[in-house]
Amino acid sequence: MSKDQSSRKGNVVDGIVQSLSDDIVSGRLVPGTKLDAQGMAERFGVSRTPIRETFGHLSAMGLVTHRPNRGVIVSTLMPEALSDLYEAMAELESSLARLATLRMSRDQRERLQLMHKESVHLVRDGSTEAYARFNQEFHDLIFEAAQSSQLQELAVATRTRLAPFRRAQFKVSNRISKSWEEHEAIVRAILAGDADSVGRLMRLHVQTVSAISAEFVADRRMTGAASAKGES
Amino acid sequence: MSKDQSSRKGNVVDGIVQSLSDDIVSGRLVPGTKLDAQGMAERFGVSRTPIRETFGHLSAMGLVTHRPNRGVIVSTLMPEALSDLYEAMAELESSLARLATLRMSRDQRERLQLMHKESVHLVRDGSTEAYARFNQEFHDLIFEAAQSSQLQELAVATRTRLAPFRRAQFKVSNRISKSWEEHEAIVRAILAGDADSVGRLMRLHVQTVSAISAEFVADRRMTGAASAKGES
DNA sequence: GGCATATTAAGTGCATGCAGTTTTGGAAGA
DNA sequence: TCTTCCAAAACTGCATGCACTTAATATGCC
Repeated sequence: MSKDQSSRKGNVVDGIVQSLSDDIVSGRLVPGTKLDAQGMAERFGVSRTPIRETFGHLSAMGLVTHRPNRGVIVSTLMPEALSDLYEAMAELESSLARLATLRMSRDQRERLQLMHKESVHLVRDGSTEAYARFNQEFHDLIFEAAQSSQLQELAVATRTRLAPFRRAQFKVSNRISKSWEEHEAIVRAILAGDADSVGRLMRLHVQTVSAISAEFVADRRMTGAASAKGES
Repeated sequence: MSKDQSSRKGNVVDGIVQSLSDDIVSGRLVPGTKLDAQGMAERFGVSRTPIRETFGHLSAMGLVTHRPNRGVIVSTLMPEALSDLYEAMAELESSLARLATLRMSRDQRERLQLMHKESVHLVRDGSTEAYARFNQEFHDLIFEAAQSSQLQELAVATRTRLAPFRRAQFKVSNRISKSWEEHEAIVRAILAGDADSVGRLMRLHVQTVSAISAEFVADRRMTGAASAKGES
């Protein structure tokens, strides 16, 4: 799992936080997995103290759950908690999109338009990975344009927490072209300067993703109890 | 400053986090103050290790700022960062209020109405402390009614970060009665079930508070550099 | 043979020690 | 008197040790 990085006196903890959160977000560490301090200390070649600190950070991010005297596990989410998180995401993205409509620079407007236009190719190709990457860039551009760093931070943090549970959304048949159509509507409303519509459309867009993700997760049982193994 | 609590094997760290965040939120610890691990360890009768963990939590909450190899200080906010936080707060409260309008139970509706009606007395009395307490209850009721625990968590966290900088808002002349009028409009729209209007009104309400707070902070210079002392 | 209890092993949480960095205080020079 | 530089003190960040809690395994009892 990922490389450990020595030779950098600057920040031992931050590097480990980065490494472990990558493992969780990317799915290399499955929800429910137990993380033991001892083992991590050996893996990263440090003592248990900075590992404990790392766990604190991951816990603050919501990526791991701490059980007193019983260590930490990669967070698992009950279905309601998951839809709750998605609801927050929908509202945050909606707010950011509305603000972006009002504050977007000419340059950003053009980049958005271009980016969206070119994404047609990705839809044709059908590579879920490529489209997922584009999708994040698309949303990130809107985040930037909103010029609201705190809201953006909250949105990025929430997206990070959701990452382990939505990786597979584009594998659902037709999802990519549906997603593209939703983007199309959003881009049009942005160019028209209709901020309120943009907010509404973006909320719907995220809600759609939420519904799909919930379905998927319900199937795979990635949420409840400690089902870290039996994938069936 | 506040009492240290011994005799509770359960959670040493959580107690200290509570105690220190209270000190910061309530203003007993002024933004810019340096917190040294050694001193805190002695004050709470523990070693530096749990204090370090405490600092991690406070830092995650945004209440303190960590400077590598140089300890932590109670967070200070540049004016733009402050208005940025308020903008996030406005959007979060707006979303929660809109959802609350759609999901509020009959009982909650009645409680809100009653609570608001009785707050007239507080406006007459003019006690800023009493009104501030009521104000928080008013907003909390709306948070609860929204039934969106993640959004609520984000809103409460953001409010906590803002607390040190907005304590004095109701001391501005006329602010209490203005606040009451804004509440009045919000309550009416909620009872009318006009969710979109509620969202708009709540956003304006928070934006108003933001403007006042910004003014106040600009006067007192509670934000920039380390001006923890000279109150003038 | 199945269930409850005791014993052992593992792991967490806090204390303490040590090395490296920052800060402070003062002395030397201009 | 003010500036610059240096040395000592203070403090942070990580390693390590120890007590206590929890989990796992074995043993006795029904």
